[in-house]
Amino acid sequence: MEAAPHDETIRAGGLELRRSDGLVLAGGQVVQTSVRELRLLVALVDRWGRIVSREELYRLAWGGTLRAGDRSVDVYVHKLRAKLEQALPDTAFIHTHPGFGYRFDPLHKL
Amino acid sequence: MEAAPHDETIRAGGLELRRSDGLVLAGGQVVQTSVRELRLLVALVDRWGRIVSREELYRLAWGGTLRAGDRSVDVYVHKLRAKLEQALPDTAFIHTHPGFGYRFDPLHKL
DNA sequence: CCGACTCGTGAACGGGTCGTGAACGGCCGG
DNA sequence: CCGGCCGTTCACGACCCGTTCACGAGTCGG
Repeated sequence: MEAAPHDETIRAGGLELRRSDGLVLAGGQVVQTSVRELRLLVALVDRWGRIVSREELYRLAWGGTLRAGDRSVDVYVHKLRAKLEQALPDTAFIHTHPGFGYRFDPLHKL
Repeated sequence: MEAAPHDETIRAGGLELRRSDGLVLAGGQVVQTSVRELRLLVALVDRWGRIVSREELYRLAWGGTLRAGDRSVDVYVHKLRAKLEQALPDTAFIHTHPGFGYRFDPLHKL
């Protein structure tokens, strides 16, 4: 259940991510994502199952270094969670590891 | 629910598109389209379900490269939407993906 | 119990993108 | 010459996006 980092299309846990056309599908339906949201999602998915620090996520999805007190990553993780879990309410995609960062791994709730 | 890219006649979502004679039918009635409108529609339909950037749409339907500030694609998407959704008011054909482009996919509203 | 820290979450704001109607000129048939 | 269609461009308003702030819940150590 591991995805190769640079597959054109990633498919797992009811999620489908097409790199070339920037399209995200969850449970068969299209998930509208903004540019930032998609870049963050790609950064997380490419490190599937691993904990990724905010600093690294910011560097990958924004470019540049994360300034102290910047909550952008948190806000966008929240946006992604809202959209993904609206399409697939029974699946938790992004998990928080306090003090370390976030980890992408679709898990069935309950 | 997917259309092969180069079928002579494409039929889905109440839409019928005959390539050879450039005839467009929606909900049984003929949709009058200009040359540009048809080329844009074909470009979108050929990439059914995928997000297509303005640059690519311009290249396919106009030829040449899209100049900065050129809104032609937007205007013609608007014209197509108007004509298609006049014939089939309950179906949304062309969807906007802000920052990415447009996507053709007939979906029933609500 | 208290205080510091982390994280979730909603809201406001400014800038940019997109939708939309209209004007303009070119082309062609009548 | 005239009228209609077509393609382009402009202007204005609405909406979306990215950023930042504010507040509260939860956690942990002392």
